[in-house]
Amino acid sequence: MATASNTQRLFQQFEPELLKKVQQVGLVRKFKAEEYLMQTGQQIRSAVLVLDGVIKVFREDDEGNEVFMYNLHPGEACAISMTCAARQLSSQIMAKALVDTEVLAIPVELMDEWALKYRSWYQFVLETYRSRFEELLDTLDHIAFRNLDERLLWYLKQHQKSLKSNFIKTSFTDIALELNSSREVISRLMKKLAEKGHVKLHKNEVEILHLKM
Amino acid sequence: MATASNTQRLFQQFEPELLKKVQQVGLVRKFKAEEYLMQTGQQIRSAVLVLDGVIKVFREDDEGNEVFMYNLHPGEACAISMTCAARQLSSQIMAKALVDTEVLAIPVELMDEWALKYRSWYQFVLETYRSRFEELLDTLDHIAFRNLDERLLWYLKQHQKSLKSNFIKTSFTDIALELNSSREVISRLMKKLAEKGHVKLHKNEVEILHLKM
DNA sequence: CGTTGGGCGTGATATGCATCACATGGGGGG
DNA sequence: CCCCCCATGTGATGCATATCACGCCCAACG
Repeated sequence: MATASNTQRLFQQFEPELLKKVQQVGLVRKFKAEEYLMQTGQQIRSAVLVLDGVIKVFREDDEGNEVFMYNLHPGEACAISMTCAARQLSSQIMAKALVDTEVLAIPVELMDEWALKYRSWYQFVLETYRSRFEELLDTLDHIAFRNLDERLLWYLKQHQKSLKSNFIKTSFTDIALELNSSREVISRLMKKLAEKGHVKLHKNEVEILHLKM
Repeated sequence: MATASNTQRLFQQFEPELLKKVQQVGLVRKFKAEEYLMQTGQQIRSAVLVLDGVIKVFREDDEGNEVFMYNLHPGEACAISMTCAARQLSSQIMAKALVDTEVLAIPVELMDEWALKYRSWYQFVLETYRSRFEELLDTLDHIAFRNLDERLLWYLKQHQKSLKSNFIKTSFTDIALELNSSREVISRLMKKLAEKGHVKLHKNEVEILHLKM
């Protein structure tokens, strides 16, 4: 992948001078699918901009239960990395590449400098927070108010959108883990969805036919 | 209340020049207990800094169910107001004064200007986001992982801390609404807490004796 | 080629909580 | 002073989901 032109395309809103600097100082890091970018307790040293792929950001408790927070896509940035980096704090979250992924790491020192210098950077940081916050609220809504069948539909829609594909290669066990449920329950709900014609079940894979809102 | 000296005490980290400006342009607004500062769908025109009192920030769905997000205290700011103001968007949340409350409203135009000019303002905005984000994650954890009895304890602890008082004057009906439960269930759980000696129940009031973590 | 393990389907049962139905008791207004 | 409203207590019942127990299928691998 031609990272330079890619960066330019993804971050058009940056002033030319800022864009140039981003390309100069940003460290490109690649991650394989399933690889962890960040784990609970780990120190964060740089802000992360996504160039390619999808990153799942989630939270895990002591017993290994997880809560999905949101996915990050090209052109987006990790809000957590920004604040934690800025204050040298450790993160309380996990981040994992869903597919092969490429990110740009911006050293923390520059973040502050840029914020004071480039309006577009400051706007970008704010916008990053705003969107992550909204996404987190959306997640909260679903967990608080929706039943598992609706949350499963939501899960499928998220993945369809993030992966830009109607085929989701995940075991029911993993889906259950992500929704804080159990395999058996997901199995039964999936069967219902299949009966209603929303999905088609394959071995180790769910095909999304049409998910009405 | 002497607002000027109060502002100074609460926002010591601001550069003197910034502090002066904040005092000059900030509009002091007072709210009575139970009054709403912000409602879903309402347009936000200014960033809100809390001077005195406690503000409950929460989300409400179509059917009137609510999810508690976090409380705001003196010296803190509403992250939502900052981003929404900056982008002229409407909020998706509700904010309500728990007690008589005083806030400082900063016109949106100045936010951007200050961010480029004062390092301490930028830091403050970032820190505001970081803390709200963490609090929201904590809430998410509780809703996702904890049973109602633990969430009730958490609710009591939050109020104890926010109100700096061991007496919570709220009906079980209201507590139930906030925890997305029902009066009857709260009633039974409270009885258990009382039996264990954690609380003492009075008419229209809960006295917190000791809440062990 | 048999064994093993992982992913899945399905019934039975348990549990946490919501909901319904109704009782009690106190406080304020007519 | 009586009545009624409101906060609360409590049993019965129902629903969504978790958990347990078991069996099936298929693929990998010795």
